[in-house]
Amino acid sequence: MNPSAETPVGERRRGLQRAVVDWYRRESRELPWRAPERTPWQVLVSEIMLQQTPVARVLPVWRRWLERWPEPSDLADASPADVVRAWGRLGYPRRALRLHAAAQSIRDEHGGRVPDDHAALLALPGIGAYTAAAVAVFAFGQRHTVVDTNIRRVEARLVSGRALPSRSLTAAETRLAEELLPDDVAESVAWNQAVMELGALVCTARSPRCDECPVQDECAWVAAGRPPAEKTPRGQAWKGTDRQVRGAIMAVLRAAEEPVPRPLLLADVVSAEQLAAQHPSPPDVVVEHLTKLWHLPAPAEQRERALAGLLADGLAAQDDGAVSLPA
DNA sequence: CAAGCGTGGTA
DNA sequence: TTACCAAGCTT
Repeated sequence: MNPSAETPVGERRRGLQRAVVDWYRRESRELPWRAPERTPWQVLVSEIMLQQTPVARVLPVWRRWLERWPEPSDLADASPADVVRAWGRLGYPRRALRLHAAAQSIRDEHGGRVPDDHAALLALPGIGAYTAAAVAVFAFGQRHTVVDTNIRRVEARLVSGRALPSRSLTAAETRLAEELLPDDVAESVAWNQAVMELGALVCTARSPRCDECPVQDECAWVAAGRPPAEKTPRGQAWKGTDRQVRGAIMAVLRAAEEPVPRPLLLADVVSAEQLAAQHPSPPDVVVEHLTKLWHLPAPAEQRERALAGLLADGLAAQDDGAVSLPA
């Protein structure tokens, strides 16, 4: 390769790569799933837990999870109820069920080892484009284009000069990420990790710390005077939604050692007292969560719908009029 | 492609 | 306090 043949674009690209990777070596967090002795299973578990969930909340659950189920086959042999309870309050508990199903697939179809093939990873339940690439890159050191929310935001600002990426992943974004990815395998791994960390620590969504950014002089968004986002992203609804009711029901089921009579789950604050008198009094922990559920301003129809959804998703099971976590 | 899916910290 | 946001996936 003749250096004089290097294009200006290629030179800039390599300058960005060096600056961001050097920054990563100085400033990155020491996270257990990045330790040299990490296993692919540990990486996979971390990636599932980190979907839409902050690092600080994942750390303690991740440690206990892998202490209890150190290999995929260990998790595969567990019951869904134990899995959902161990998931605790990480949120999106369907992720726990999918991780459980993925572990069973790994045990039954991959000899108990996390597959290192991108397509095989993608075929596992709960693993999409991002997670398949992340495991292939961070666990197996392969060269793939990783596109997560951090990388999208960094590249939107750095190259496109926009404050925030579009609502959904576009083909142009994927193409840009592919173009920026170093050709060398080891460098591509470092780049993926470094850009993601830059987005998490410096190039954050709300209050970016551009004064600490290693490529602020190269940033198109900074050069443009940091213009605000065109369309303010729509926040996720919560109050009054089925999700809120589902969450409250799941809290009851996680706390309950015994199946909970369906009428108790579906009761509201008005009818709860007389209904409770007809049933054996549950433990205080359960009552605490039941009380929160009863006090939700949710009509009976919505409570029914929320429970039906949980049953359909396999997050709850019903037997003889009583509801519990799936055995 | 947009909607739906949990939870808790932070501005 | 309300609203946004956090290493997405599935339908």
